[in-house]
Amino acid sequence: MGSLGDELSLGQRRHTSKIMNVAVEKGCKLEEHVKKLEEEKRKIQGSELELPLCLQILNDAISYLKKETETDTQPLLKDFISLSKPIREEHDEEGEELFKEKKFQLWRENDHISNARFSDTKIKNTLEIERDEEKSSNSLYMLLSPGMTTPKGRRKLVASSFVPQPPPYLQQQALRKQRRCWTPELHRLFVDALQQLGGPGVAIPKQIREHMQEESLTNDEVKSHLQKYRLHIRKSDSNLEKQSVVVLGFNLWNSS
DNA sequence: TCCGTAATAT
DNA sequence: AATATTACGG
Repeated sequence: MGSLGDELSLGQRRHTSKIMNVAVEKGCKLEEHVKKLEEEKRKIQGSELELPLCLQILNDAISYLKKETETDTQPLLKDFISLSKPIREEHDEEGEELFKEKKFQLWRENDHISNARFSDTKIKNTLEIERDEEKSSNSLYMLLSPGMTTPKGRRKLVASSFVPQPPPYLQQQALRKQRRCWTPELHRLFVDALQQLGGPGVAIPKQIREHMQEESLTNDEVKSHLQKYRLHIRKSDSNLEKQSVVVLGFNLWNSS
């Protein structure tokens, strides 16, 4: 596959992700987004040949955000987002449009209300479906500009109307799960569960979660916490070992 | 599907 | 640097 992705250098990717971070930094107003992006654009201005994709992404993002700024988006959005429409499970053409609308709405919400949790399970499902879709194709396709086909060649990524649509990589950012905060209390429950279940080496995420009785907690979160916890244990173990080796060496030397 | 681990992101 | 999330393979 001689796709664009294959030719994208590591450096370029780094720069791209930096741009994306700048673009979606939380709590910023649209105007500030634009400013930041334009500043970023200035930085790479001299290296257009090496960073053509970056430039393209920047231009896309800037023009999108500018559109957002200059349009009074309220009435447009009201038409664009229809909460009353049912969400379909099938991935037919119309269904996909609905998913896009949902996601767009989330993206906006996230922009305005930072750290808002997605409580609506329908929305959650929608996100998961979307995520699965993305997972199944080359993740780079999200960086491609409108009009380019996906690796699967399934559909073209063209905004269906003049209504501003967030660039795909901004959508992706909004999708990221909110960070789980492990409060001391939560951690205590976790440790208790571990002990009941036979220690950190034996206990299994699902059982731990069930034992903790914390609905809201997911298997993945427990799994992740467990991984970290096991690492801590290994580290302190190896430290103890080192210490005892030192002591042993000292005793040996002392006795001779 | 679930788990463990590695790679990434914050 | 620590800690959380995501990707990936078994």
